[in-house]
Amino acid sequence: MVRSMASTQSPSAATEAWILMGRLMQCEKRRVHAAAAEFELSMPQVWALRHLEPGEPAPMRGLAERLVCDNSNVTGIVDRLEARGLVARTPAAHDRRVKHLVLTEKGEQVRQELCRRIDAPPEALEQLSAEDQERLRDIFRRACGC
Amino acid sequence: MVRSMASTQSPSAATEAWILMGRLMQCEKRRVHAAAAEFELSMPQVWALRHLEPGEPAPMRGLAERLVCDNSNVTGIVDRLEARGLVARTPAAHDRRVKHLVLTEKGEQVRQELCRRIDAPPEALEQLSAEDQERLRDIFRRACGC
DNA sequence: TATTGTTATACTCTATAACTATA
DNA sequence: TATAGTTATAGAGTATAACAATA
Repeated sequence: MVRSMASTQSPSAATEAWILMGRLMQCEKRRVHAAAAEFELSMPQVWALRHLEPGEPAPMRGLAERLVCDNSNVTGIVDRLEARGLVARTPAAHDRRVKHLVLTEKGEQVRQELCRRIDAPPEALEQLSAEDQERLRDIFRRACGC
Repeated sequence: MVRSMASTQSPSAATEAWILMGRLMQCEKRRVHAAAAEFELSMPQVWALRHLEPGEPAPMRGLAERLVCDNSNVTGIVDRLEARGLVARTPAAHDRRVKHLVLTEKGEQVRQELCRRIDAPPEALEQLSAEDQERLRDIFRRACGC
C-alpha cells in the first residue's frame, strides 16, 4: 500500500494507482531534463516543440493552454524558439488576429529526436510482463477514450 | 492507437501506455496549478511541500534531487517557504554541513490540503470499472516494486 | 579532496496589466 | 464587447561559478 496518505484509512484503488503514477512520472523527470539539456532547451520549450506536430500549424493560444500559462508568456518562449530557427510564425488565413506556429525543418528534426527519447517507456514499465504491458495499455485506452 | 508516433510502425504496448500516461498527466496539470494558485504557491514550492513528510526532517540536498535542480536553487525556494512560516531549517546532528528541513504546523496543514486535492484521482480513472481500477493499481504496484 | 549550502550573475519563466489590431 | 497576440514590469525559477564550512 502507498505510504503517507493524508488520511489514515487505505486509499481507493484509483487513488493508489494515481499516486503511484505520479511517483513513476517523478522518477522519469531526470531523464526528460537530460534530453532537454542535450538540446539546450528549457522545459517549456520542450513542451512547445512536442505540442507542434509536423505539418500541423497551431495557433499560439493553443500553446498557452497546453503549457497552462498566460498568452503573454508564449510570446517570449516562441521568440526564443524562432530565434534558434526551430519554429516560425505564420499569419492565419481565417482570422488576422491569429498567428500560427509551424515547425521548421530543423525544428522537426529536433522534435523527432526529443520525442524519441521522451516517449521511450521507463524501465519500470519495460520490465513488466507482456501481459501487464498490454493490460496497462488497454486500461489507459479506456481511460482516455481511445 | 496513439496518434503521431515518431516512427511509422505501431508502438509497443509499453510505449503506448507510457504516452497515454503522459497525456493523462498533462490533462491534470491545470488542476494542480489551480490548487497551487489557491495557496499562492509556485509549482517548485508545491513539490517541496509534498516532498517534506510530517515528522521527517529532510536535508536540502534531497530536495534538490527531488526537484531535479541545482542545490543553489533550493536556497531561494526554501527561503520563501520559510518566510511564509511553512518550513523551518534545523541543523543536522550527524553532519554540521547539512541543514534539515521540517514542516511547521502551518506547513503541515497546507501540505495536507494540497495533497488531498492533488492526490485525488482524475475523472478519467474514476470512471473506469472497479476491476480496471484494481488492475491498474496492481500493475503499478508491480512496476514500482511495492 | 569532496560535499553541503550559500551568494552572485545572467537568463528564462510567470502573472498581471495595459495596449494593438482585429472580430 | 470580446479575443489573439504583444509589451512592460516585477517576482520567481534556473544553471553556472565561486565561496565558506565541514567532512
